[in-house]
Amino acid sequence: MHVDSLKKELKERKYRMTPQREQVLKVFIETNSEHLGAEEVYRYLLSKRINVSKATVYRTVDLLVELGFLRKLQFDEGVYRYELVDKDNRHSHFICNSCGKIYELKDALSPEAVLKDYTELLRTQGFDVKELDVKFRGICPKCSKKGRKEK
Amino acid sequence: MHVDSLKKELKERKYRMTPQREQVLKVFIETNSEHLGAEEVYRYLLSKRINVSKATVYRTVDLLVELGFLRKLQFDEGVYRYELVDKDNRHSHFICNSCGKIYELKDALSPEAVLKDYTELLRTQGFDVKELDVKFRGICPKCSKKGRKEK
DNA sequence: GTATCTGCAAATTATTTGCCGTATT
DNA sequence: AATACGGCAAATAATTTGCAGATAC
Repeated sequence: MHVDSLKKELKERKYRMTPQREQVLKVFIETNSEHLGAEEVYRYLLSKRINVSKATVYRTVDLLVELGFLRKLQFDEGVYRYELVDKDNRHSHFICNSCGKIYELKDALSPEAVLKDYTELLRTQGFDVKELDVKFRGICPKCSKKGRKEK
Repeated sequence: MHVDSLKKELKERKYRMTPQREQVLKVFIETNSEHLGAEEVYRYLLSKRINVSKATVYRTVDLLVELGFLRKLQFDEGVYRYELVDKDNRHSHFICNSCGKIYELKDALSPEAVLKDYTELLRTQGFDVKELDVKFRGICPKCSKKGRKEK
C-alpha cells in the first residue's frame, strides 16, 4: 500500500524514511483524504498522541507533494489544503458560497473529459498542459433547501 | 466608464466616494487588469507618488470585490490577486510551472462554454453553480523552447 | 560515522484590526 | 454635524527558517 511506496520513493531519491513521514501520510489515508490543512494534520496527530512538531508537518506535506503523494489545493480561505493523489480518480470541486463546504465531484462525466478537446487545442499552441484544476462555486443543495424554509 | 459606475454603486450602498477608492480602481484599469496583489497595487501607487496606505489598499480591493468590480484570484503562491471583472469576457488561466507566468485564455472556444453541459448536470443535482474557475498548469511555450536549447 | 531529519523558537510574509484624527455627504 | 473613511502601528495567521541535538542508513 501507500506506506510501502513511500519507503521506495524516498529511497530512490535518497531521502530517509522516518516515523513522522509515515504518520503524516497515514493521516491522509485514515481520513479518506479529506482536504486537510497542515494545522489540521498536526491536530489530528496530537489527538492520537503521536508527537510530531508543526514544522515537521509543514516540511512533510511539502515533501509528499514533491514526491507525488499529495496534491496541494487552495480554496480561497488563506490556507493550503492537501489531498491524496489518486491517479485513476481525478475530480473537481464544488465550493458552497454559503456554508463553505467543499464537495468532490467524481461523476463519470468529468470536466476533465469534457475539456479534453480544449486541452488539445492549447497543446497545438505550445502549452504543455500537465494539470487541470476546475472549481465550481455556488450554493449547495443543503443550503438551497435551508434558504427556502428560513427566508 | 468604470469610475462613474463606482461612484454610482457606492452611493447606492451608502458607501462614500473617496480619492483612494478611485485611485485603486484606476490601477486595475491602467494596467489592463493584470493579476495584481494588494502589495503590487500599493507599490504602483507609490511609484506614481499617489499616497495611499497599505491598509487602505487591502480594505479597498475587498470592497471592490464586494461591489463586483474586481474578482479575487489565487494562484498557489500565498498571495491573493485581483483582476477587473469583465462580464462579457470571462477567461481561464494557464500557469507555467517553470517560470510562474500566468496567461489569460480568452479563446472563442472557452472552457466555460465547453463545460456548460456539465454545469447543467450539476444543477439537476441541486448545485446552483454561480461561478466557474478553470486553471491549467504545465509548461508554457517560452519555457518549452528554452528547455530544448539549454538541456 | 555522517548526512539527513526533527523540534524548538524566532523570523518572515500576507493580511487584518483598533484607534483616533480627517474627510465626505 | 454625523458618520464613514484613512493612516498608522500593532496584532494575527499561516508558513518558513536557523540551529543544535537526534536518528536513519
